[in-house]
Amino acid sequence: MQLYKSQPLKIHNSLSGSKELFEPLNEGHVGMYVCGPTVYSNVHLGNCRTFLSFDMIFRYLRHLGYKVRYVRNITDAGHLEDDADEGEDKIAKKARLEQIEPMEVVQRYTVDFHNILQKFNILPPSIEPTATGHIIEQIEIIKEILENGFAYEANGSVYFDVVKFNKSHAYGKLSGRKLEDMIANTRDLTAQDEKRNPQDFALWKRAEPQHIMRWPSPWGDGFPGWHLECTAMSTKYLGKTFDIHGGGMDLKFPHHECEIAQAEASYGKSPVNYWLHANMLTLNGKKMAKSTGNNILPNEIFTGENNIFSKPFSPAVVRFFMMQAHYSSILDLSESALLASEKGYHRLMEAMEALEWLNTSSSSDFDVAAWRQKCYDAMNDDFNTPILIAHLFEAVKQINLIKERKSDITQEDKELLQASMQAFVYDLLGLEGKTAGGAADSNKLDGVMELLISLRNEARANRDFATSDRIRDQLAALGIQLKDGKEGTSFSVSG
RNA sequence: GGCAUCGUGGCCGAGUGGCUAGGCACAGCUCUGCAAAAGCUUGUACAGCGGUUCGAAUCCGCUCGAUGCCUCCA
Repeated sequence: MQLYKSQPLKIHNSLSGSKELFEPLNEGHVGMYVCGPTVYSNVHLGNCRTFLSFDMIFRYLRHLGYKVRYVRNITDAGHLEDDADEGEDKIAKKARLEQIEPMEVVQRYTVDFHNILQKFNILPPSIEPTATGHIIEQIEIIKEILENGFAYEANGSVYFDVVKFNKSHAYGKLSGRKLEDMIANTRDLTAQDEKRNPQDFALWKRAEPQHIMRWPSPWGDGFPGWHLECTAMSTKYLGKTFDIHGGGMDLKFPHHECEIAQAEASYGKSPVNYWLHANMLTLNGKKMAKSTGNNILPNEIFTGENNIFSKPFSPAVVRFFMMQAHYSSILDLSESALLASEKGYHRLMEAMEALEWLNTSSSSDFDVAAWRQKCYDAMNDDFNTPILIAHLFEAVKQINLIKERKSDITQEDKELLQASMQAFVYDLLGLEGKTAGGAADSNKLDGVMELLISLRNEARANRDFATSDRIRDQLAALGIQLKDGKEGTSFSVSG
């Protein structure tokens, strides 16, 4: 039996504002679309949090036994610097500044994006479509919206008529906005542009003669509006209505609102059953922004080459740190918070290793089955990874007690505990074990360490503490820590 | 200015009407040649004010503060 049949999952739907039982359109299958990055610069850490959150969600859905089609796009055209008429495409701008082809910009930062995500152990999506690869699909949607009367052409550009749409549909239902309020609060009154209303957004933009990124269309050469690609690609690969749409909180308005409007205006159906929004990451209590210097790139954390933290942190530690907060809460990144997570992460990983060597008894002091269900309950409650991790540490405590022979576990329970811990820690949270080095090297290290540990223990038996402490201290200086326990001495390598 | 979210013990961070979150730090103890590691024990916190209630961190109102969006942003 599939796990999802016995583990009812509730998720917070941004559209309704409440937790709902998750029921996919087609039993056993889930279609999920997540807005990917615009590849005009290095992916920054806040982006990573969103993709990390949805990676965890993807992993859990798969774990529950769903066949998941996970689509995450790459925006490589159409994303404008601002909404004004002279707004420049972000990628075209970067290309102009660096005097390279736009596709060189796209390639460079797509590679960077994949690179970083791989370091975080983020699984690749099922399909990763690009905006430029779906120009035809986007043009087709514009035609439909025009035919349905919810868009108008002006000087070779096509705009979505928000005001007209709002007369028969609810524009703003996702973000809780009212069009009247938005019109009343329009700041920029100077807009003497092609748009009938400031709230209208571009479906197709005319390309100026100097614009390099251009495609032919029924309205002349141009390029698609940013919001349109997601509608085109989600429809193509997941259908007109699909299960889950995710993205960062900042995309809720206007981007996701526009997606709903486009879908409803072209084929008359609300496109998404469950909207999920991952919350922002702040740095030292403030929004991350390049302009203020309150910003850090993932690689700068991994290498330690930055002015914000005193030491490097591994991708796994950063991932663990993020999993300790709920995806829908704002999370603040700081040195002390990372240090705390790093210690906790190591404790968890050492328990994972200790678990393999645990002695078993004829009885158990730990109700593994009940514990396991509590872990599932946490995940089933809108992917509550902080609670899951709290439960994992309960298991850590038990493992250490059993290791110390202060508690017992049966072989059967041990196997269940091992399987569960591996599923939660590695498969769901996506944390990696410590087998980073090559197997051959690690075998050699084990041999050397065995020798040093036995030499030290001989010295200790002879009360030659000068020698034994020399071994211990010099190993410590190399980053290898010795741990004396009831079962003898073990070691761990910090990295 | 508008909309939204939030304000939890030294720090991070769950919890949403009555019962222990968890991690890190700190302290005591056990273990140890001494340490480290590991274990055990200890912390009654919920921005402020008022209200509803037998009972509120949890519901309502106000005040203060923070963050996000409203213009490109995950």
